[in-house]
Amino acid sequence: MTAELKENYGHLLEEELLEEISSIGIFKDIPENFKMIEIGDYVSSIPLLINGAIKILREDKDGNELLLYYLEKGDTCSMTMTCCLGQQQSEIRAIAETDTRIILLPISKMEEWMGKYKSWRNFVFSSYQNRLNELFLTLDSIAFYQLDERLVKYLKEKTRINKNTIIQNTHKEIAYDLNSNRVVVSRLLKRLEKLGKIELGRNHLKVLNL
DNA sequence: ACATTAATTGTGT
DNA sequence: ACACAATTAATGT
Repeated sequence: MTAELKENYGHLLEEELLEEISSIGIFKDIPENFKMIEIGDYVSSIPLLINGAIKILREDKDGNELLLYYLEKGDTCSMTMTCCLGQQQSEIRAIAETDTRIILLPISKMEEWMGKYKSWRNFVFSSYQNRLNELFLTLDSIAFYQLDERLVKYLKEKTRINKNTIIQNTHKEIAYDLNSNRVVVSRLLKRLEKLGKIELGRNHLKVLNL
């Protein structure tokens, strides 16, 4: 039994299940910015996050991206679970936000465990619950907030996820995540800088006090 | 070290 | 939204 498994899932899943996971699961290290799932892909295994973060994006018909939410350690991808069960194509794209370590589990086990382990059922359901809640937050953000507020939320979330106040992104990349365009983002960032909330640089920006 | 090129960022219309 | 200028980073010589 690996310590990293126990540390992240020990309080959620029972001992016996953890043993099974560690003997069956495949550990994988994913480099930053690696595209893990593309829209339309068929997914055949379920990832459990050990550490790092993954961003989940949706794309519209014109190819515009929109950031849905991040997965963090202790999370799993509920999209993957439905995809696997129904043999559906993925509706989302998943890209490693930071260097990330995961365990891959085969779908067959997923189903077996649903019957066998209560803690697994709970885990799956609460995972759905969590994703859904995150989605609602994002939905609210789009529906009820202006882009300037969304941008602030985005910057906050990003610094939290990366544990770093320096954001290594161009304005263009930020604009993609928010499904906006670069010029607007540049102007808003400039405004935040004048308010002393952030510091701008080329290819990066530093969050001071949001 | 310097020049060229490419990408990013700022701003006016 | 578009166009363009200014700035900076990357690359080659």
